[in-house]
Amino acid sequence: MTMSSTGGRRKPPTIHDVAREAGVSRGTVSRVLNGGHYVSPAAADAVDAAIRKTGYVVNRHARSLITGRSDSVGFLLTEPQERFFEDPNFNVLLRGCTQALAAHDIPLLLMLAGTDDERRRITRYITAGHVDGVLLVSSHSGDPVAEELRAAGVPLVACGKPIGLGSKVSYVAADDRDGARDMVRHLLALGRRRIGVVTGPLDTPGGVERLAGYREVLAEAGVEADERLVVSGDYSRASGEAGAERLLARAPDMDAVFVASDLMAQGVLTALNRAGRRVPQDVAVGGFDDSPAAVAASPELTTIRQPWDRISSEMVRVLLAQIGGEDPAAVILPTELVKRDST
Amino acid sequence: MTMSSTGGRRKPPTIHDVAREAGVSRGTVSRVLNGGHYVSPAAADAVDAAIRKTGYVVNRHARSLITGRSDSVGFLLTEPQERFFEDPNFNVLLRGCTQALAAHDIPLLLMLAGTDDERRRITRYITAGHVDGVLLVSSHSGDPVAEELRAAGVPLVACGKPIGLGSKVSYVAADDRDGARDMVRHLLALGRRRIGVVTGPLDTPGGVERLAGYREVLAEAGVEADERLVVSGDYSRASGEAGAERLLARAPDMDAVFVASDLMAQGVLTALNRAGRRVPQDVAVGGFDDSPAAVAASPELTTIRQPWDRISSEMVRVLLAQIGGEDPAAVILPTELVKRDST
DNA sequence: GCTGCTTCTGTGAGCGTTCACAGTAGAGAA
DNA sequence: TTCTCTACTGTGAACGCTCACAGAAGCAGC
Repeated sequence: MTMSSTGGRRKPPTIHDVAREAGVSRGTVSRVLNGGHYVSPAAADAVDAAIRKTGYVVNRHARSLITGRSDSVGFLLTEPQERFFEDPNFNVLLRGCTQALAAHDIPLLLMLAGTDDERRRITRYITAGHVDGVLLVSSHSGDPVAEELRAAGVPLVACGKPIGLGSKVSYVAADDRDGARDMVRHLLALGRRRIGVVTGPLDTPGGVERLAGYREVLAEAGVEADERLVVSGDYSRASGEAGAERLLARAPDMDAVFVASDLMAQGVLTALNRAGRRVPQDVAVGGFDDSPAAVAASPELTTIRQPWDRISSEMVRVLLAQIGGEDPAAVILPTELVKRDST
Repeated sequence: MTMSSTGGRRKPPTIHDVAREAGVSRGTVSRVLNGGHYVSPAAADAVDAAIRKTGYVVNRHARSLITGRSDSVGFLLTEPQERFFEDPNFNVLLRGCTQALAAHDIPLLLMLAGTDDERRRITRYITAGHVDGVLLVSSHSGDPVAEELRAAGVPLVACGKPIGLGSKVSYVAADDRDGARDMVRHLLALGRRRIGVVTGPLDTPGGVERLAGYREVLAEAGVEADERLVVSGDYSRASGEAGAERLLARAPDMDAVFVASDLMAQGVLTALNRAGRRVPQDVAVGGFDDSPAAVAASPELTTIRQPWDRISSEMVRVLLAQIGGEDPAAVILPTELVKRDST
């Protein structure tokens, strides 16, 4: 009875068993397993059959021991935990990376390092060689982990350009400035002229670039810049709410807001609603990300789509290339305006 | 210049280097590493010092090769991907499990198996022994993975009682029935008598139990049962919205709804709002989960808190015990009524 | 003295794989 | 024939660790 918890697990077949079954040597089986070069068709067939018959699966520990590679990559999140819970973007990215890696049969180790203590532990773990490379997800730039890993020579790809590390670290990012430009142009096209902005944190590339795009387009259109229309947030819903309140107090005639994230835009909607402003009639609201938060909001948000599926697949591609010995690379992907009900 | 991408990774120290440095044998170093029994204080100190000096970290592949254990566990999600994106509960659970495992220095491998194809691959991967055990997260019962893993003898802990597998599989769950009872009692205490319910899928234990709790309390209170007040959903936001519309059509005098998940409750709010019903004045709405969706909703949801932090830590505890050879176990945890603005 | 026991230490073997190398067979060219 | 080249195959030696075992040293009791 109680055996059911432990029973059923007998010794798995080894490469030896397969070799014996196929009537060839270990070496030949190994060659079949690793691409099949320099193997006669007859031998290859025999090995394939033997593998099927024995149910053989390669022991990754033994393989890793000799190759020095772990055939797994880490997905490292250095955000404090509440951001991970709150922001649906992480979910999408995680899912995308998992799938892209699955195509290469590479498992993903999720690593969360919210506190300094955890960060130390994880860094040690990674530099000990337990993963072949790291997908780094963190929006802030002061992050010491990226620099430590880079210095240790660990292949690394960041999501979003890490400020201050120059070209030594690979990254994949959406074209933040261009996306912001599209949104502000869209708001102008609707006839809005008093366009506010709730920026992201200005120590993040996304925060800086999206604000720059906003300013550029207004200047190009000859619309008077008004610093009362600029407030900054930290990508959280609460900061969006607070930002909108400040904007309304400072510029009651505001007829549109460009918000640097969908989550903040949700907060903006809450604040506008409370102030009795109708969206989009009185104030048009444009978000950024096209995260699940965009359709969860009411009204559904007009936003800038970040191509998360491509971002994740590119991150994986660049990381694997780097593990394979290539140099770091930067990839910038285009964004797209998605019109919904808030503008 | 381009060396910077590959350089910096020299051969890590082995147990041999430590032994030489400490002036002892491999065996002694290994003993220190694994608990330090039968080692003289002097030798232990020398080894500790040598480990610090050389920066030695044990090579897990080599260790796993001989012990046959991987010292890692899998977090397996067999939901279709949209549910993973949408439902914040998964996030919370994932985070909790990661942290609980981190305390044991055990990394977590995230495995997503939304399609049949992925399911096959992952099952093969797991049964090949690449993880020591699996934390299984999936709400539906028809799930073949649980049964396959159980049959293969893989230590397994499910989140929520798996229907149809009896006592052979460990699980950790919140007390769904009791939580539902609390919520319905709360609605009754507010003077509501025409209380509707949007259930979860009735092939999930949560769906069944929460509905049962609802029925029990109404019966106990002598409130007339009315099947027009009962509709079922699938835990998605959209199904909550559709459910509320059906309820309003069939029982326009409804003055409260108990919704079996916060996410569905968000949909219910949307539908009520569109129908011009004020919440909570006209219709009180009670959710379930106390997920981030509860505070994201407006008005913020009164709900039943599932103790996610305890659920995840218990799942990890039970799994590790089972890996250590103990028998499967079931853990039921209490819930708690959280009052907010929707009732 | 010898025997037995406990505590500690070193050594050889082996986990399952890949890699480098040596070697075989057959074809084609001189 | 002999030599060279290509296509393929087998074998021993690692990889870094743990485990089982054999021994050494110290101490007690006879």
